[in-house]
Amino acid sequence: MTNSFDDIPFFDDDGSPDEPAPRKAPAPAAAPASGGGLGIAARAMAARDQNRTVVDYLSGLNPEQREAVETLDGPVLVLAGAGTGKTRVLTTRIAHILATGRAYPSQILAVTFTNKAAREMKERVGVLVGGAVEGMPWMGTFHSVGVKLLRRHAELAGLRSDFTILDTDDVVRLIKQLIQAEGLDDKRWPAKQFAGMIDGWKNKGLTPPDIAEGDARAFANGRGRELYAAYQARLRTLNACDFGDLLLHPIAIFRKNPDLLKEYHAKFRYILVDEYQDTNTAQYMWLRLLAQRPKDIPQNVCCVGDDDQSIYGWRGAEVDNILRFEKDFLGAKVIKLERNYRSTEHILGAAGHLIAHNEGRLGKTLFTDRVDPDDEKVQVHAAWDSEEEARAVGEEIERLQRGGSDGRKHALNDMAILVRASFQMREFEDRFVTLGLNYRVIGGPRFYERLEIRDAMAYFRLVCQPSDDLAFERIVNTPKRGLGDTTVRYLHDYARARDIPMLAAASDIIETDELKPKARKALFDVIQSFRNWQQKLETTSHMELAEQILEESGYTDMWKADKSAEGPGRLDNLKELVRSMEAFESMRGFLEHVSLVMDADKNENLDAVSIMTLHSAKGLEFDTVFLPGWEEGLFPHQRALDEGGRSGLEEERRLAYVGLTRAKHRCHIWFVSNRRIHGLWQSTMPSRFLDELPAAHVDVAASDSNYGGYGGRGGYGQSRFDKADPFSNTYSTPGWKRAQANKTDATRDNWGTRSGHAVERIGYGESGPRGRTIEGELVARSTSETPSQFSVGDRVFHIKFGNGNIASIEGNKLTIEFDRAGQKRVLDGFVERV
DNA sequence: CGAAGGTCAATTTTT
DNA sequence: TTGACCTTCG
Repeated sequence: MTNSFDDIPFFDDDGSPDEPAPRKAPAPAAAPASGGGLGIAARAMAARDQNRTVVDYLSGLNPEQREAVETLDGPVLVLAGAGTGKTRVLTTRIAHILATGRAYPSQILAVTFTNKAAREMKERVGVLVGGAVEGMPWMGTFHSVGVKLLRRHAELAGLRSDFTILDTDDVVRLIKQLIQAEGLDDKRWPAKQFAGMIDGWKNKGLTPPDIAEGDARAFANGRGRELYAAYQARLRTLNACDFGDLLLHPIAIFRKNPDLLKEYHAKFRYILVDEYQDTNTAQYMWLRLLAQRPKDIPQNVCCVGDDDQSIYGWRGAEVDNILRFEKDFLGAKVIKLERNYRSTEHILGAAGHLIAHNEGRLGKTLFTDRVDPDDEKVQVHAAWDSEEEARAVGEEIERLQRGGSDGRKHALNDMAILVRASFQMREFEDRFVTLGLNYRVIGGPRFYERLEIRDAMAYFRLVCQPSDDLAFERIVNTPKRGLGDTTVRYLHDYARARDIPMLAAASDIIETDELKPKARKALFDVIQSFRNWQQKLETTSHMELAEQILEESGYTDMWKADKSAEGPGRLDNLKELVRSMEAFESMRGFLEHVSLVMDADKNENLDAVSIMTLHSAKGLEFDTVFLPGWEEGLFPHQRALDEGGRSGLEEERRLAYVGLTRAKHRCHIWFVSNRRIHGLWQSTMPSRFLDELPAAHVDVAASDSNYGGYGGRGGYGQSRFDKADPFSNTYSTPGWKRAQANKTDATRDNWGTRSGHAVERIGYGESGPRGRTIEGELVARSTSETPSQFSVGDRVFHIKFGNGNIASIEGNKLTIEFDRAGQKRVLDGFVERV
């Protein structure tokens, strides 16, 4: 550990933006490149002190990385391919800035997208510079930095600095109210959809007057713009912000207050941006305001990213931002990191060849020095259907676990299954449950999004922030207090009419006889409780108070009385919530944290296979990666193709690239010939991406099953992965029999553990993966075709289910009573008369 | 208020 | 086919 960083001056940054004047000259000869007009003795001493450090943190960097770290003056774009040491460059660069005394910790603005990335950066900088990282208040996500700016200058945006941050759920409920208030049908105009539109506009940096006429008219009978404006007005009265505002308000503030912006120009001596290819327009505008400076202030901005890993276009990310960097920041130095430290030559070769099919790239080719004849090529496997796919993947995992071809036993933690869409996960989960194989799903319900956590948080919010009407409405009748819709609506209208918060309105109303005695009493009790808690805010510790609130409100009792299976888990979660407050000084501090940071921790002690989407795999790496579902329509996804056209396809291809480059040593790709889509079995074609892989680095694995192969549908889209074996009988194979046998006991267990077999869920969404599938072109096509050539009672053969009789016909969909498989619904194209 | 039944839609997800 | 969400009835 180095000591040299202990001397870095530390300035508390919570005051005004005024900083001690930055040091005019860089500190003595720290970086080999930068001299300085200092005395020889001073230089020598500094060099002596610094050398140790320099060696410590610069050694081990390759020349490009080192250049990216040491080029401190002027704009720098680091194009960092997958596994090229991007984070290392970023963190070392920060360390270097500090070590050379170019800036105080508080003068470095370092932004990331996710909290996870921010946390990781903090940790790693911490390792390099020790405690100095504590003085880096401007290291965080775009949003957390946005909050910080906005809390300081809230009044310039018409807010108080104690504004609340609403999450998606709150936003939707609020919009729903607005839609109803406008007298619109909230079914015809779903609040969720409008929330999505607003989000999209905000991603583009558009305020109500800015949105295109067409967009403005597309919702709410042409009143989209008014609705958006009404929403913003409502946020202001609520003293609240949504996520988009955390960027848009600062942008507006900077534009309106050039002097203030100038202070920040002077303040942030160095700006660093991670994952630049993921920035959306609003973030881009925000960044440009801060980073593009008048000539007299240096533009020390460093963006790190990889255009080949831009997979969030659908969410507003503009790859263009990274492609345009050199134009935005004239004189920018572009440094490419192409030396890969993660993967084998085969994996890199496969990934590189694939991604080369994209146009409009900045163009990087990853390479590695490691050449090991034992490294296996990327394996492509065919399976008959998704069940078979899951079975085979499970077998391969068990094989590796027992000891792979190299005889080494592999940990489940080193393996991951990366799917295109979350519905694919289910098949693997089912299979692993029957095998008793531990797995963890990344992307399950997030802690903070759970019902009970949101309820509890609403109580805390309302205590801290009595004008939080959304919180009020959420919990006023939770647990049930006999304050139903009628009462709440009345309170709402009363509050709106007088422009006061609902809690205050409630206080007024209980003084009157407007409510029925029962409701009045109930409301009175609620208000008394809140008054009580608010007083205790100053006197009681926040954890103690939190417990009291949950007890006295009857909220914990509500779950104790709940006899469903979920009750105990929810109580545990509530305990966990209170426990997690320990790390914070106050309830307010805690609320701030939760509104922005929402991760669940994964249990590192558990050895388990990870199952996640390709999107959530970005930034991770695994020894062995399984990539199932490489079929046309699923991957590339039909919808991406329909909606995104050429660029949609390219984004899908980047997703494939991300998937491949997650693998360190082994990568297994799968495709199936039949997949169940909306309950119907459909024949599928191998993904075009398979054809884009280079033969030199890929093995088409002799399928471990006899019946892997593509039952093609005519001459269209022939691929070298097509196999002329579409009609092999599957019923006699052991795999089929086992799959059938397993069907009965492979029940699904969303939450967890069954018979000594651990399952973990980490991530988003209240209810796990939804059963989504592709709206296949094939379905659409055959639907509009001529009526079925079959009639009820016909004896038919189906490739998967065997013989059966047609029970009923709906267009091209047949319901067939199969002899062995029972009743199934299938498309008529897949059966033939016998 | 809670259970039951009908309807609609069905990539990817962070803050 | 599954599931989420909403309306309706007891």
